Amino acid sequence: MARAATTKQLTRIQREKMRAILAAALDVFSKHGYRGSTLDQIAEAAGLSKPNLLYYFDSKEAIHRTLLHDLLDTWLDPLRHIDPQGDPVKELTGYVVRKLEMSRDLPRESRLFANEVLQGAPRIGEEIETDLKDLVDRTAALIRRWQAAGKLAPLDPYHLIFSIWATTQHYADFEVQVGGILGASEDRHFGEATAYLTELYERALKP
Amino acid sequence: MARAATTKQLTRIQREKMRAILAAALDVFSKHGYRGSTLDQIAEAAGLSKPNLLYYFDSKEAIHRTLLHDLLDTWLDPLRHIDPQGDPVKELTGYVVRKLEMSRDLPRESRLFANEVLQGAPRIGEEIETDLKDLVDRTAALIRRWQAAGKLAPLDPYHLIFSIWATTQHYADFEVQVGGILGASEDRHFGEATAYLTELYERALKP
DNA sequence: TGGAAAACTGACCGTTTGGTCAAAACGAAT
DNA sequence: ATTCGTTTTGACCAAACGGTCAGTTTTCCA
Repeated sequence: MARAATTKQLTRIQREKMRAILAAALDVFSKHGYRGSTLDQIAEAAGLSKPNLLYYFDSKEAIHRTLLHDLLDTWLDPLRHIDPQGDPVKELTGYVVRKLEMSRDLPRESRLFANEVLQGAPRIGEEIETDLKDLVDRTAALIRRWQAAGKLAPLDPYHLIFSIWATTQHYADFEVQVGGILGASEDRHFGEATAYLTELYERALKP
Repeated sequence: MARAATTKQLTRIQREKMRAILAAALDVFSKHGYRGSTLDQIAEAAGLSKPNLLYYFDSKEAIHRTLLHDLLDTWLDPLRHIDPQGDPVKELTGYVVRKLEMSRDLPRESRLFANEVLQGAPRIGEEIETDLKDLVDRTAALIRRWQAAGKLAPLDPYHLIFSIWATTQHYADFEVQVGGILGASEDRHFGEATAYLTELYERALKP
């Protein structure tokens, strides 16, 4: 049995197939949402039969859970790269740019999270209220210190972080709307968005 | 037959039941997404039997389509209320506040749209590329005029509009995440958000 | 108050879906 | 070549789903 691979060593085939399944599942889940995706779709995208897929994962939900869990780290990484020693405005606009790059390079991941949170985060709510909250609390404290030192405009740190998330992830999550209005090529959007958001936050954050 | 109520006059019962169905459907669809919602759920929430529900709407998709279509007007209304004669910064921050109020008062509507756009807007994509695009184009032109008159910082008008959408709708669409991090009562969030976003855009928009 | 239109219902149907299972095919080491 | 654990599969299942239909009940108004 390959399923309950909690502590066991994985075989080569298991590693390969599980990676293929998760890659396929990311594609399908991000496109259709959890409920809108079927095991048959995922199995076909992964090049496996449905029973074979269920040999590697116990259930549809297990695949989804694994995806979300594995992705959370990657997703929060840019937040950890803010340097307390750096220039506050530069650090924060740098964070904006990095988040924007993630929307460009990992739009499926963004939409997977967006879908989950929209539905009330039934499968990852707990990790949001622990891991994510801790990291945000620490970053907010850092921003407050910067503000106390007069190096940053006195804007609410939490809502500042929210607005950075919102503005950057918007380009992945609402891509069809952005594309429908701007019309032009996707690459162009991200270039413009980087210039706009950098300018926006520079103007607002300068003390 | 009540179904193809294109031009016909509706009876009292038809008006009442259709309204009840759409209200129930908004509740269910916004909570579980299109694919995650079932006719049984909607029927029960509306206090009707499933066949009775299908007496008023041809199909599940017809209900969803009607909801989205009816809502689009309400949703775009704040954009139409920007006054070309008013003070540019005041008009735009006023728009922000009104959009934020909509996130507070109509979160289900916000999530319904977010869900639809996330899935690629399969059922309302066309209206986005016509009605919505026209309105945004006109508003962008107005912003450009304001900027040419030196009354507004020279930020890309389209991305400015996107960022206002993103930051305001975030509080409805990602409510569980915001709540999970801020913890406190929902009312408080909106008060803080209004103060933060007003300040953010005032700082950024002043010429 | 009678009758026609409108509103409503239970029983039913074909399809899709997540998941199971016994058995077969495969692979690597002896 | 045999063995034993791993991997794969076709056939199958029960539940859930969107939707239909024939027939009953309710509503409205002449």
